[in-house]
Amino acid sequence: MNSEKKEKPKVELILETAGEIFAEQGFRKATVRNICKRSGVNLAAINYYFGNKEKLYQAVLKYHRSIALQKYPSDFGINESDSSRKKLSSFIQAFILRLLEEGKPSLFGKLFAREFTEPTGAFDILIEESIKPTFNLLSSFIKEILGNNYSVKKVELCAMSIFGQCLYFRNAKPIVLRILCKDGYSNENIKEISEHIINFSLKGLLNY
Amino acid sequence: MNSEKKEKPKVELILETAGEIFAEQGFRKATVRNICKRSGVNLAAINYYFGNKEKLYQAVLKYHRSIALQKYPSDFGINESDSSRKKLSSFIQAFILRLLEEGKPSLFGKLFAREFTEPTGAFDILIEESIKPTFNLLSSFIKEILGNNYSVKKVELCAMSIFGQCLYFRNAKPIVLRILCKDGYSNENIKEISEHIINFSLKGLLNY
DNA sequence: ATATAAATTAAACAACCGATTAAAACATCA
DNA sequence: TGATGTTTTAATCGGTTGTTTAATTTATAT
Repeated sequence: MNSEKKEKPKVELILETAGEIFAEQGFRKATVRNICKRSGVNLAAINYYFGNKEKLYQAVLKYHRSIALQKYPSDFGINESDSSRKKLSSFIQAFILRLLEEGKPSLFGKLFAREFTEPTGAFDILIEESIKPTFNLLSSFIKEILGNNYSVKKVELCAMSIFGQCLYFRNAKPIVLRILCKDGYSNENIKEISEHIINFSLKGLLNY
Repeated sequence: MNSEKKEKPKVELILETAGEIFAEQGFRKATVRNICKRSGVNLAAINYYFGNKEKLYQAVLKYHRSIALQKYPSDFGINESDSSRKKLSSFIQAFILRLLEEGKPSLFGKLFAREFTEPTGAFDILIEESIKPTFNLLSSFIKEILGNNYSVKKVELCAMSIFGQCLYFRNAKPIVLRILCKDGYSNENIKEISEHIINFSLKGLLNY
């Protein structure tokens, strides 16, 4: 008889542990020895299952991306029949939640963010498959709100203004928390932040 | 007779080369061998002059911070007699220029940005000495614009909205450039970006 | 010029890394 | 059970890293 929990496949175990460590420390600082140790597998397991460290990293990215997509659908769960302003609000709210909420699905976002300062070969794929679609989705809402008063460049810049605001609260998290005198983002904090960005941005999109 | 240029002190030479390499590759990826090679000094020079790699990094941070402060004064060259809206515009314009302009003074900003994903012991000092003062400066302008309609929290959030927009164009530079189909930020691009952020944010600060 | 200190050099050290190997343990199925 | 393929293990291999050393060269001051 075995008193342990139902044992997970080692491949999956490594993918999850490696995801945590890569997110914490980045590709370079993370060592296969550390990953294997925390996973409770032998040092040679990574090379046996994945070939080498680089291929493990790519597998980790793909694995955690699929997990994130399960919780966070790529259409952001937005109701197509809503008004343009409502759609933008829903987008920002969902996007902020993705960025600031803790838990396993947020691991992909952290791995993602690391690609900016420490880009690997996976960077281009991430841009094409994750960023551009999201950017185009947001742009479509902005275009509707601006009406016939839009230019391509204006839409692009406004989309970046919104992305920039949202991403700041994750990328500059240590600073934000220190200024707000908090230890972490509470659900109420997240709500306040998304409401602020929605309010600020809807006014920013005004033409007068 | 010596046909070489006037020789720089080796300490200074190392500080400049190391600054470039740390900014390019980060603390961990940068090797003392590479730094010494590019500086044209012996491998042991870093430990001789600075003690070890970590102390060199801290010296690099201090050195390039002082260079940046020479070109970019901490009051952002803002005229105290200007209107609140004008002061905010000047601030954003100068801040964007700091972030996007190429050249030696921008090295400090790059080193700075790396501290977020790869924080060292210098992180806390940077927050207190560089970030907080700038944050308070921006907050003072925002407070003036919001008038008696402000709360501390609202000012904080608005300041973050503005910082977020500005920083996005540097932190997400690879993405922005790909979307704009550019190779780098031209002076005109920088002007367009700062004008957009000013316009977007002034409207965002409206109360109605 | 000579003694003393500072600077520079080449070589090596110890620790760590990713990757490999060959053997042992395990599972599967005839 | 016995044969076959898969998984796991401990040990080790090159290679790179930051750091140190001891000897040599250069500069400084008496």
